[in-house]
Amino acid sequence: MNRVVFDSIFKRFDIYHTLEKEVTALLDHFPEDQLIHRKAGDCLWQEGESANSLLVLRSGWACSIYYHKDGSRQLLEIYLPGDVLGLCQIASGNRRTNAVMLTDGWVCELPHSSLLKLFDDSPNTAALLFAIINQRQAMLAERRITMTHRSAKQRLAHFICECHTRLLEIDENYRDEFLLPLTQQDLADTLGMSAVHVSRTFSQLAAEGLVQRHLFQLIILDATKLREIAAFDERYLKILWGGGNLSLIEQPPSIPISPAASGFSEDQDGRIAEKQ
Amino acid sequence: MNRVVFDSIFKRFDIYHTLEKEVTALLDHFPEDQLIHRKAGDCLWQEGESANSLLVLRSGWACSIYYHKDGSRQLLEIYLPGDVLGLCQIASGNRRTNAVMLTDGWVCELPHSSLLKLFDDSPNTAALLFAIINQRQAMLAERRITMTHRSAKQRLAHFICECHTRLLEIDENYRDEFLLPLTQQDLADTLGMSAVHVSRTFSQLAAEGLVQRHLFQLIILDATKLREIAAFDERYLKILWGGGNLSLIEQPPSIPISPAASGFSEDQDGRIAEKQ
DNA sequence: CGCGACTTTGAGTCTCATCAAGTTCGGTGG
DNA sequence: CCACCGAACTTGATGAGACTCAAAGTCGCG
Repeated sequence: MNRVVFDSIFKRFDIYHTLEKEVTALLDHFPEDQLIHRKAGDCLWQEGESANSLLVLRSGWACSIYYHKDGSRQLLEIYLPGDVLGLCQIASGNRRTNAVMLTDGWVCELPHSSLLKLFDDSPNTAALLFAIINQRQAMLAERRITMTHRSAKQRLAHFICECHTRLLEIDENYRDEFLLPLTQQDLADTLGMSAVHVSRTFSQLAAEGLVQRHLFQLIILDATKLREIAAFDERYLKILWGGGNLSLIEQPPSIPISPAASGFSEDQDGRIAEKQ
Repeated sequence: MNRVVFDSIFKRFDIYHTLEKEVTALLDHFPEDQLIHRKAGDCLWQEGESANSLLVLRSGWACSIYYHKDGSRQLLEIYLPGDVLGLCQIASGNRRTNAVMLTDGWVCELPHSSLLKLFDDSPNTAALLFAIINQRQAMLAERRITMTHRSAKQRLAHFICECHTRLLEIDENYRDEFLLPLTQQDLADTLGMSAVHVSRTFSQLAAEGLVQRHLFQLIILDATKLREIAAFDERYLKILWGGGNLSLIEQPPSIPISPAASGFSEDQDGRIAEKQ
């Protein structure tokens, strides 16, 4: 049952309950889908390939990478469990980047053709996808702002705050310690700095008692101060919905549904299998 | 008749012919819309405002701006005639940036509620909007790549190439000379460098016989070489369509209209950024 | 136990920001 | 018509942040 797919997509929305009925009603139209296991380093898609499905990352980390002609590379996006990958290629049908697993994990596919059914039957779903894309774009914009306007220390701090916040959104059990499955070279390629300087910057943050990193394990010692120096404002991470007039659906009677009522079972298992 | 609105949106698509019939059929559903004159410096929207319409820029330049707490600012996007502004706030209903006219110009509004009609009657239109957003995001990603990986000279060169290419797309009469209505401070805020360094960089480009700038008038002297040093690959500017299976419309009988009608051609060593 | 991947540390260098002073140019008011 | 003003731009000097190169240290794993 691909119930599970939708759960992982919609879980993170306040509006979950709003669309639930519609989504539920549509579920039976979809083909059975299966979870696929991927190992760290596995390729999810390659630049130039044609894109005919979305991927939902059920567990593990992944990223999209752009390779420069000179051999250097840039990590464009980091994907965490629950993220929907490939939204932007819905229309173009073409991958512009490579996507790679950073850890072991599970993904499942959602063919565009299935999506189409959703679109057709429920314009709201299209709107929902706009919302997700919107948030993605906000992240991209935020990173751009961060990268051009701020020092290396701020950039790294900001990135850590972002990961931390996103993880908490998925599972509030990630308190102030989590696995950050990126090498310093990966971080460098994400943040547009040299690996050497990432190392130095980590030392600096550690010296100030803000974070600590050992073997991909990251400990945040002083979240408040970290956010402060990063000028981190988590609002850009929120998926926004509703101010607009786009909703066909009558605004929900705002029934307070408990998190669990969504049928999502606190999925622990998948938690990042490391390697690397 | 807001025929004019759709023309300005769809003009730039190879797929124009594909959707034309549908769009035309729908036009009558829309309320009469009017062009609004805006002066340089006029505000189109402000951060925090609620968003309930799209704007189509009929003529003139505009930009979106993000203001930092410290008073500095960043120009996030530059809008040229024919661009659709505010797509990403369709779902969120909230403006995250400010938008300002850079020159005098005309805009017209398209309320989200009208859009909804389109969505409803024609899922293809939603897909089309995805395509536009996709391209926007590609631009954002490309700028990010450019800004973190390249020197000031390359960044400026790249930006000039981008503007030039976009202008040509609108009107091929822009040959190698056009008005670039941005002060050096604006350029600095766009490219993440200091105004002083923009000046120096222009001098450098001029010294190498690549471009010339005087009173906002920009002359490209050696487009080939400029693109070369900028590592500019215009493909990321193309609005892509079709590879996917999202199209409800029967694929057009493959009338050989333009190279890209099929969606994509041989995307090799691609540059291009992406967006998830 | 040793190899390889990752990280740390040091030294030298370069790009670009900042500060500051001077220049050009269009517009405005006398 | 001229003088002045301010915005935009140019040019020079100085310094900080970050890159590169290079070498040594750590750790997991076979």
